Amino acid sequence: MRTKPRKSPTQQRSQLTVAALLKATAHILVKEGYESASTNKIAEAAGVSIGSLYQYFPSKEALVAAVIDRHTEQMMQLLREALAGVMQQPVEVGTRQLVKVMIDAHRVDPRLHRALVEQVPRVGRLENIRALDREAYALIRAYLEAHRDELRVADLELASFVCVATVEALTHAAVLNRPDVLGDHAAGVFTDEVTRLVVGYLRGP
Amino acid sequence: MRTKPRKSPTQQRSQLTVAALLKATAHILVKEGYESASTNKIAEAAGVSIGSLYQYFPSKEALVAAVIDRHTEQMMQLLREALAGVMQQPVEVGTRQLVKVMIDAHRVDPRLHRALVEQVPRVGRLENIRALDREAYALIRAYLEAHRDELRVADLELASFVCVATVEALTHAAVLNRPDVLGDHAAGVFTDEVTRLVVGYLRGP
Amino acid sequence: MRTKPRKSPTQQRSQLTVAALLKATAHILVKEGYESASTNKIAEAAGVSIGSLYQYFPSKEALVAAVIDRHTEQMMQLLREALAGVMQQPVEVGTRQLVKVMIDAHRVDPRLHRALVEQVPRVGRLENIRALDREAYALIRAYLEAHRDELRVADLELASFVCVATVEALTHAAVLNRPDVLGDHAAGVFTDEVTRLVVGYLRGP
Amino acid sequence: MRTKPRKSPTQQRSQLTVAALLKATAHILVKEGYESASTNKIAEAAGVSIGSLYQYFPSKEALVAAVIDRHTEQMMQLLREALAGVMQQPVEVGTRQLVKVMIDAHRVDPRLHRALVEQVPRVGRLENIRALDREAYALIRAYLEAHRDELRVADLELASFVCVATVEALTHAAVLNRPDVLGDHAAGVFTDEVTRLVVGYLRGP
DNA sequence: AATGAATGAGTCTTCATTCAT
DNA sequence: AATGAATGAAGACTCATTCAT
Repeated sequence: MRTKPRKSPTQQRSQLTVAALLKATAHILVKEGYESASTNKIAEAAGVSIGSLYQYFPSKEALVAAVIDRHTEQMMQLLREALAGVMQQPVEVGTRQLVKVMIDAHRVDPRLHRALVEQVPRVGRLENIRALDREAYALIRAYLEAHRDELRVADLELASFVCVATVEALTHAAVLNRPDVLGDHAAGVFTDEVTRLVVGYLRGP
Repeated sequence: MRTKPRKSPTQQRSQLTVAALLKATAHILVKEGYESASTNKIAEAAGVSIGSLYQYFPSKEALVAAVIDRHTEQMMQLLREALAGVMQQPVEVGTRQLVKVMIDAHRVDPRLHRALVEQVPRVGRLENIRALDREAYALIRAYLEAHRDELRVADLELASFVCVATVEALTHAAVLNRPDVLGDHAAGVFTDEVTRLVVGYLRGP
Repeated sequence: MRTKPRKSPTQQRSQLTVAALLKATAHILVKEGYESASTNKIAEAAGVSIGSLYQYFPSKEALVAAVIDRHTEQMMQLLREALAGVMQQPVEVGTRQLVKVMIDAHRVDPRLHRALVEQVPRVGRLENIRALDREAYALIRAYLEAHRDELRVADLELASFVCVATVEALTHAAVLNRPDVLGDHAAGVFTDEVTRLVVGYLRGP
Repeated sequence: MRTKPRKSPTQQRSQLTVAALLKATAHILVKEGYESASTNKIAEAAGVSIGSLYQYFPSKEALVAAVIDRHTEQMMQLLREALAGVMQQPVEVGTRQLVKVMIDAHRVDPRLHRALVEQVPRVGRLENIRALDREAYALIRAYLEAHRDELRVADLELASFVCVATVEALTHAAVLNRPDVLGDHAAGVFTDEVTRLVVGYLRGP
């Protein structure tokens, strides 16, 4: 099944249509979940005919994939920018910034993030969500490699995996299930904790 | 929508029927995914008429919920047993055992675990999967409380959250995406790493 | 795409359902044509739910294929019976009888025959209509072979082809477009003409 | 529904447009069949916008009808020319030439011919294909009338019908299903056979 | 004269669920 | 207790056609 958009909107009118569709899809995904997000409902919510929907997206999956792509792209954008500025920093400082950025990335659109992660079946073409993990892994690995001498880890690859999975899981869980630990006051504490966790691990006993 | 089993099988014949249904559901969930797991297909795979299925389960969700419950119950069983024996152990030892048990728990039926986590929509009655997290959290929190004097953490609740989320995420990711780190040789290394991560965090800098 | 019926009706109730579906399909094919014969319309005309339709036929094509099969089978039944009794007859007599039977076969359900021939796209699994030609060809060929010494044709295969195509086309055209040549009085004349045509050809100059 | 072209292209540019549309339609009819020949696809294949298509053809049927008309016109052209030259010839000679021309006519574009005959629903405005039969019938009838004294047939109208249907069916079947009987060597044999068939019939026993 | 974005009725098909047997 | 035929709402998707630009 095709997941690639069918044709790119060139005129302004069609760009509006596509934008409305993506917005409506995200909205329904958040409000009603993947299962009850039908193409007809999406088209209606977008104020667009069902025919127009299929003019730009060959399937429901393609539509959701586009939403996923846009969302992960936004998150990755933050990560990449942060990493660029962090590359030269020592591990303590760098890690802290990274953790902070990771939290920020999850705050771009937490409700959409949750909907995507929890409900979109990780099957077939729709598994692009995991692309985020993969790219994050590569970025972090490069960072650790560059700071190898500051670390006390035997297996760098394993360490990268541990770091990414850990930070991802904690920020994810915090944003979605424990918004309290991210309140104005608490956010600093939480960031500290996660940083301490990771740095302690990287620095060794 | 009803999620509770409709009636309990009392006769032996009907117990077999229910068992066959649960087995078939798990099997199809693993092999074909949630989306293409229809009640008719499940009934057929179980060698049971669709009518009988609805005699015991009032809806498709109830059926899947039963599978989830059974699976999480098995995992929790392991955790509870382990914790009973660990309660008295010092943090280093206890944590290590807990991590090990967590991995074992994820190995009970990794393919089913993945299917449930990745595909079953976390919506409505079906969110029972998270029950595991909650109970694990309670168990761990009790353990940490009992060993408070060995630790250097400010907020015990926060620490519990961090521990559970971390270990859960790492074992989960390892079992599902990195079976290599759990091979005979590597498993010990991985357990060590995770233990070091957590203990380092709990013990403080 | 599947053309084979999905499951055979065993109970009497379901046999009635299938029969009603086939009847309704044939009726709509005749009255409205293949293009506007939708499965919903057919189900409704059969007084059956759309779900039941798909319980027995996996696609619209399968339904039409079943109608075609039943129709051609009826026609072939006549042909086979006739040929059995004709095998021993000399060419004049045998040919006449065959022509007559061919006309009768086309009279089994002329309007359905027309609808099938003129509108059902000869594509994919639906080309079974031509099966009739093939089997008729085999039957005739055997007959000619058995009477080879009465004939003056060089190429028996070619002659079989010519005979089948000719008689088929003439009876077909007569039944469908010239019902007048088949009226009580005229039918004998027409049969004579066709017989004379074929016998003259087989007997040679 | 309208089948007549909407407006005639006067400028040269629009004549090219119409020509491209007809060509594309024929091509898609042959390659993909009537069912999957959509107007959008045709317009795209013709390098023309869908809007332009509807400027010249008020419906999909009108477009296909135009293709049919052009095709049958080409075939009829051959027939008319041949008949003009044949009118004076005796039956043996004339028939042979006619049969030959009939075969040639079916060879003008056999693949398009097959597509039109086998897939285009003979319904509503689209039944123009049969116009060919009608005109052929008139031509032949005139020819037979002119040579009545050479023949031994009771009913001239019936004889015309038999001749046209027979020759049409045989050439049609040969061109479409038995290209082997029309190979360089075999074509003469086939023409002989058909001629013998018809002449034997017309000349009587 | 041409474009192509937009339309929406209508198509095929699935599947959770009911109920007569 | 079990069966399986029947249901029909609802979903994904197509395509002939229109119309503003």
